[in-house]
Amino acid sequence: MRLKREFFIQPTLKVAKELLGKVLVRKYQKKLIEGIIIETEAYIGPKDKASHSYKNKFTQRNIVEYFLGGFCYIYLVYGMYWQLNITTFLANKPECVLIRAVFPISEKKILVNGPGKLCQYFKLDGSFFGEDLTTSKRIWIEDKKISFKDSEIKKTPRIGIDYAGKYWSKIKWRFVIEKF
DNA sequence: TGTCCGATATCCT
DNA sequence: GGATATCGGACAT
Repeated sequence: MRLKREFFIQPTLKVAKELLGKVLVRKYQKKLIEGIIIETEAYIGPKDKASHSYKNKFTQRNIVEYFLGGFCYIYLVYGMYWQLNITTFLANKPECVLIRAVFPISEKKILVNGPGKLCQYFKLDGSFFGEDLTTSKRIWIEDKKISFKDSEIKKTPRIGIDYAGKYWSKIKWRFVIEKF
């Protein structure tokens, strides 16, 4: 059920698309918080100007991007919001997928439609930096065989990266399922 | 040590 | 559509 390393070490665009419909699971105070992933974005350094690893930039913050696929890259933006990313592909390929939204399984009334809200909903913070999704006891991703058609995946430009210039801010590396 | 600014959310018009 | 709160990290000094 839990996704294994093989899933995450595939090319990043493939992982970003295939994460849609998978279930993010968080164990918090002996309870499970679960949500169907419905929105992702791919960040493919070093060529991608919108990526933190553009031109192989390597800092304390983004070091985990250089890991193998399947680890959490989590960081704070705007001084108040955490963002959950999953590393992908091979070691020394600084690529990742930003998890932007889920459809909550447990509490369907709540809208989890943004990376900041998502981290609040799943109780995620900096302590998850570098967490291994294939072995962690408090966060992982499951394949519950939720199916949808390829044509139901909408592709759009990524959000909030106008600084990356005309080409990279417009490339359609954001993937959304709208059926949920 | 200081300055700049963001992979957002929310409220406003 | 636009403004802005808010603060740690990146990088220059």
